[in-house]
Amino acid sequence: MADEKKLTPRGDDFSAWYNEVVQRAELADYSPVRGSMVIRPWGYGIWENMQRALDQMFKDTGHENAYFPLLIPMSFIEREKDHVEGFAPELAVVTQAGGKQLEEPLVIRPTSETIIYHMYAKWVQSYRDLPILMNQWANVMRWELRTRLFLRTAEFLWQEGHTAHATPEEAEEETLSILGIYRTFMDEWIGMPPVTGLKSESEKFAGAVRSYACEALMQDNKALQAGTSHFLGQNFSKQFDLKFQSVEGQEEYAWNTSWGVSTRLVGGMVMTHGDDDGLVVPPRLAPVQVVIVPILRGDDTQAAVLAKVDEVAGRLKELGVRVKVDARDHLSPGAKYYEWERKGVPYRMEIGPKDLEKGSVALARRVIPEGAKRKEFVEENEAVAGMPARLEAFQTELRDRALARREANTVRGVNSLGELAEALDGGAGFVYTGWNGDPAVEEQVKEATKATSRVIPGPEFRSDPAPATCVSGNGKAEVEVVWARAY
RNA sequence: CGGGACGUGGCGCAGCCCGGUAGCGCACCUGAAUGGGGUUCAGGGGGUCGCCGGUUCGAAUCCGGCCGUCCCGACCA
Repeated sequence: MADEKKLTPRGDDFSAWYNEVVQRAELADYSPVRGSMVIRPWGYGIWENMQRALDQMFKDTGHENAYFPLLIPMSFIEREKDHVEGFAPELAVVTQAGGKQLEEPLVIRPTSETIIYHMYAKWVQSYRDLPILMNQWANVMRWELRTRLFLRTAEFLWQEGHTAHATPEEAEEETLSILGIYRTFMDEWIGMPPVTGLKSESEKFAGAVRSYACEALMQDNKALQAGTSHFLGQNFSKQFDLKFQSVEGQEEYAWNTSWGVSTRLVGGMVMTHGDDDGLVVPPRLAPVQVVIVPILRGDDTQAAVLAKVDEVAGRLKELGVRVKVDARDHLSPGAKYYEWERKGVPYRMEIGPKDLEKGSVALARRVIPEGAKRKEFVEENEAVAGMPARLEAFQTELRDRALARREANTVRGVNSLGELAEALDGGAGFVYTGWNGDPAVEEQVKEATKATSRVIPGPEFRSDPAPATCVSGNGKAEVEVVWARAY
């Protein structure tokens, strides 16, 4: 890496900091195609760990994986009115194949509701065929005008769940259950505790009846929509003829949900935990949780040190710890320390000749606790046996730190547009106010502050007492709403 | 898609105003010594200067067009 020893300090220019961290941690790189990125092994490893955890959570709640095709007939997209209006501007379209003009253009999926509900319609006849609880891991493409690595790229990886139910109550329950899974996942795995709730009409998914979302607060106090779960009602089932015969023998349209999280979560992780030294990867997501750096002298201690390092690595692996030994000979130990710190590896262990004599190892955590030394020397067996607990403790600490930051940057009890603007200009993240429900107020707020409504908070997040008046000063509050400047 | 800036070995930049055939730092390769926070010395490889066209004896440099990147808006997981 060039001559820069320090990253652009966060705060001066968070965007520049973000780009630098993502590239210097070797998470991703730009591809030759405008707006799309190459996810490098380190970034993909993090995504894989996210996938694995989420996939298990979906399976534990009765979902199954399936795969639907990349190309969708244009006419499918056009069938649901709001859906086509929402996605038309960002569709990539295939008009030619096999050297011929296609009779009907095919779109590269921006999301798969249409093709999936088309297929569900063929599979469902009776209420006995319901519910269908499916998920797919796939890539989708939205021709975004302004892109950023992980946060908004033309092509991105995600999971999209699509379910069909016999009753609206059951579909609604599914929607909320998934929202809960997302929240738990973001909290416990990414250490990125979100605020969850309902999206306003203007912010909801194109084609949904109701959208729920997880909104996380980044270190620059901008909100990131990190996951969404939609109650689609019968909007799609009616357009795709997804019908079933009820217990009573009636023909009825099914009730659908769809929900997704994407590689954007990797970007969220970066912006939640990264610091001036680079990336910080929470232990549960880290492809490498402990890197061992042997201290190699040009003398006869080398073989013994390397043997010890391998032995310790083997014992850590037996405990389920993901370990990497960095025995590269052409780099000094210091150079390796900086490299692994940049990539966010949670723990580093150094083993050298002195440790062999003393039966100890040196341990350094990626984020050094307040007032602690940069390295601690720990008895070897304790260091090995205690590693899983150390990793869990670090995981929890990162999460607690993020939660504390979110709360410290949340402002409640705001009663006017002036106060809202003041709070946001003063560096606030989430601002809670009352709202009369009128979309015109969202316009007003955006005009005045650049902030948008993020969610109408769920019960866990509401203020007590609830706000009485709308932030516009115009009428009483129908609901409470969370405002923020957003990605 | 509108406004602004920029495009020169892998990365960061100088050279451009005033045209003469490309340079610096880091990274990379070889060797030796070094090795507990970015090691040192010596030697070495790598660039049709974003692309296309124009002006000129001659273009990284001047002119036109296109493409791309970044920042600010509008749009979005």
